[in-house]
Amino acid sequence: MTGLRERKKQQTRQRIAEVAARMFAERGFDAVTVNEIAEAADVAKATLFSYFPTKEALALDGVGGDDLAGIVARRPAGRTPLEALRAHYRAFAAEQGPDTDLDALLARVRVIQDSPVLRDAANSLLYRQRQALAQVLTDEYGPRAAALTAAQIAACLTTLQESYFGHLLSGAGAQDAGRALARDVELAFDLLERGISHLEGR
Amino acid sequence: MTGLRERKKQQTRQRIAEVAARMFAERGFDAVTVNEIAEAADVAKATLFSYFPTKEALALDGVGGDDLAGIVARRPAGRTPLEALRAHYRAFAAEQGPDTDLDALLARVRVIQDSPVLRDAANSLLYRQRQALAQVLTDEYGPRAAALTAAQIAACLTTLQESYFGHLLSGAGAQDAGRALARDVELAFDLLERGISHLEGR
DNA sequence: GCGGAAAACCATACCGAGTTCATTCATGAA
DNA sequence: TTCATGAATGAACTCGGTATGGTTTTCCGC
Repeated sequence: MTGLRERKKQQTRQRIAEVAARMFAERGFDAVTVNEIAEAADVAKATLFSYFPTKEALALDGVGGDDLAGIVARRPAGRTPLEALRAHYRAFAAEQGPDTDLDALLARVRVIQDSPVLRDAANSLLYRQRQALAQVLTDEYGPRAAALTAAQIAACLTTLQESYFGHLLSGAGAQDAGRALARDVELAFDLLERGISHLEGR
Repeated sequence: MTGLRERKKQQTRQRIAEVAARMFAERGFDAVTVNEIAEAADVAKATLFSYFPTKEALALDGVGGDDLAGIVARRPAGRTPLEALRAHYRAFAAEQGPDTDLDALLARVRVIQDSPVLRDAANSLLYRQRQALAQVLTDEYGPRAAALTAAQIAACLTTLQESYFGHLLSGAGAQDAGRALARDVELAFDLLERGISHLEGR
């Protein structure tokens, strides 16, 4: 089924994405024009846009984010949604050792954070996740509380991510950042579970 | 001090904003080009852009949002940040009667919600508020918890706003929407204060 | 009032992102 | 080998936004 045609398409797509990623990392998102990318990847501009709907999509290619709604929906019986999420992120924080291509990931994160357009776009992705999560939580808590808790959870996770990447970008080692993340995960879920009064000792 | 020059500037600016608002309300943000606006307002495109940095700014002119950080910073002594915010929004919900030009406001909200670009831009405004709030809360809770709680609070308030305008846009009367908002405000702040476990009855 | 500086404004050309479309060309199936 | 398909092209186009250089209007010191 995977003929030459398919493979070539894959290759072209990947070549464009790689060239773009490199150029963005070197010069920043805004300083690179799609014309240049197309030229460097040796395709026509129209071809580039047949693979990626926008310049943003090119920079965000493969940026997925976690499937919050899925984690909650597929949780083991007897667990609250929050317990399932806490377990997931606890595990994630624990497995942060000498990682895969951390450099490439960081370069990409830096590119995104440095460009308002991309920051907003990434935000927009999160928005859809939040809605999906709210949908799942509706069974549990009703629509009003579900919308509110989904928003709270999404906000906390974004904050965790920001803080984690912030550590890494400011030169902290992967282990240090991992440890800080582990602490923050617990704090975040304690807050979500018990509320802000938890902080005020009463 | 308010010479002719100033007045004319004001006039021009306002004329542009009004023309734009009308056109956006009639045809939607994306379906109106800045050239059309400039033409209709009888100014050159360059003039338009000397008053408003971007097309977005034109649509969001005057959209401020609340000053969360200020509310917390200026709270009466002996109150927790959350109590201050709850009081503020409780008051806001209560004062929703037969309002000013609700129609104009709603038209604008509709325009914003209908356009992804504007939605993201509005989101971006909130982002800065969240940071300011986190700054203020740092004194109280330390930086890590402050970032998390600020994110939670901002998320809840956004959700309240969405839900409120959602009611209004789907034809609910101002009083009904106000009552629903009042209920949701209490729910939101209960959640923030006592956490999600509050919902699970334990 | 008068003359010149400053500021508002204008027309126009330009740039980059993104779209459209007629055309070319490689592929894979008959 | 032929032929339909669809990937790729290139060029022209729209629209948001910027830059430039020139023209009018307002201001202010004389």
